[in-house]
Amino acid sequence: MPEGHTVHRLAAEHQRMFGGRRVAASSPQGRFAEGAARVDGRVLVEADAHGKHLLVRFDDERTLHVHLGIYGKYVFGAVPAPEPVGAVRLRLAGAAGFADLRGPNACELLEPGDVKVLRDRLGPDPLRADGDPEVAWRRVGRARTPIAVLLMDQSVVAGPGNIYRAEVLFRRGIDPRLPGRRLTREQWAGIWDDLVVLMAAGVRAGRIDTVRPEHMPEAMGRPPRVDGHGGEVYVYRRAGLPCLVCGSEVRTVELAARNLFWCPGCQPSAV
DNA sequence: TATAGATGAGAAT
DNA sequence: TTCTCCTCTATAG
Repeated sequence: MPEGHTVHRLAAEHQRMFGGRRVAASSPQGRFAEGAARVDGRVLVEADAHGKHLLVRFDDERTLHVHLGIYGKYVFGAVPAPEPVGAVRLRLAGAAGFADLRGPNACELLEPGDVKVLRDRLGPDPLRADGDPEVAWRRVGRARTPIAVLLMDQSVVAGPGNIYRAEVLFRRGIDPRLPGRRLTREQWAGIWDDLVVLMAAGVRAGRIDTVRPEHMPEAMGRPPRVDGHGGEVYVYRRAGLPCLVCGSEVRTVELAARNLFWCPGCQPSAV
C-alpha cells in the first residue's frame, strides 16, 4: 500500500534488519543486475524515507533509490531466504533476514549529488521532523489548482496519496475542488496537522485508518466493512455508499487522472 | 481462465 | 490529456 507511511515503514525495516551490516545484493529478475553487483558486499549505513521515496545509503556513499509506484511491493523474511518467486528486481540479504523488491517504478543507484537533486524537488513530508508546513503553504496559498490536486503533487507535499488526500479533506470538511488560494491559513494548518496524525498512525499500524471511534460502523449499528486496502476510511472507494457521518451518498469523479471521493454533505461545495 | 483496475509518476502528444 | 511502465488482486464469466 504505497503511500508515504508505507515507505517510512520500509525504511525502518531496512534499518532494523540491515543497518550497519554487510549485505548481499542480487537481482534474480536481472533488470537491476548491474546495480545489485555494485551494492553486493557493502555495508548498509542508513535507510531513510522522504515522501514515497526510499533512500538507502551504503558505505561507498552511493544511495539506492526505490520508488514503488502503484505496483511495487517489498516482502521481508527470515534467512535462509527461499528461492525467489516471480519477478524479484532486487534481493538484499543479511544475517538478520532478507528483503525482496518487486515491480518498482524506480530502482536505481544515485550519487550523493543526485540525492540532493531528488530531495530538492520534493515538498515537505508530514512524517519527517524537518517537514515544514509553511513551505507547502507558499505553493498552496497562491495556486488556482484544486486542493485535491495539490495534495497529490509531491513537489507541494511529499507522502500523501489518493487515500490520505480524500480522507484528510473529508475530516476537515473541505470541498476537494476548492482552489488552493481560497483556503485560509487555518484550513491549511488543519490539513497539515491532520496529515501528521493520520500518517504517523499509518506508520505504526501498517494500514490507513481514518475513522474516529464514534463513526465506526459498529458504533453506528452497522456491520463492519470489508475493504481491500486494509483500513477503515470515510470516503475512499466508498462511492454510492452512505456517508458514515451524515448519510449522504459518497460521490466520485475522475480528477487529474485519479479517482477522487468525497461526501457532498460533509464537504459542501465552496466553488 | 480472463479481464479490469489499483494506494504513482514521468514522458510524450 | 494520454500513454507507458510493471505486478498483483478482485471480480466476472
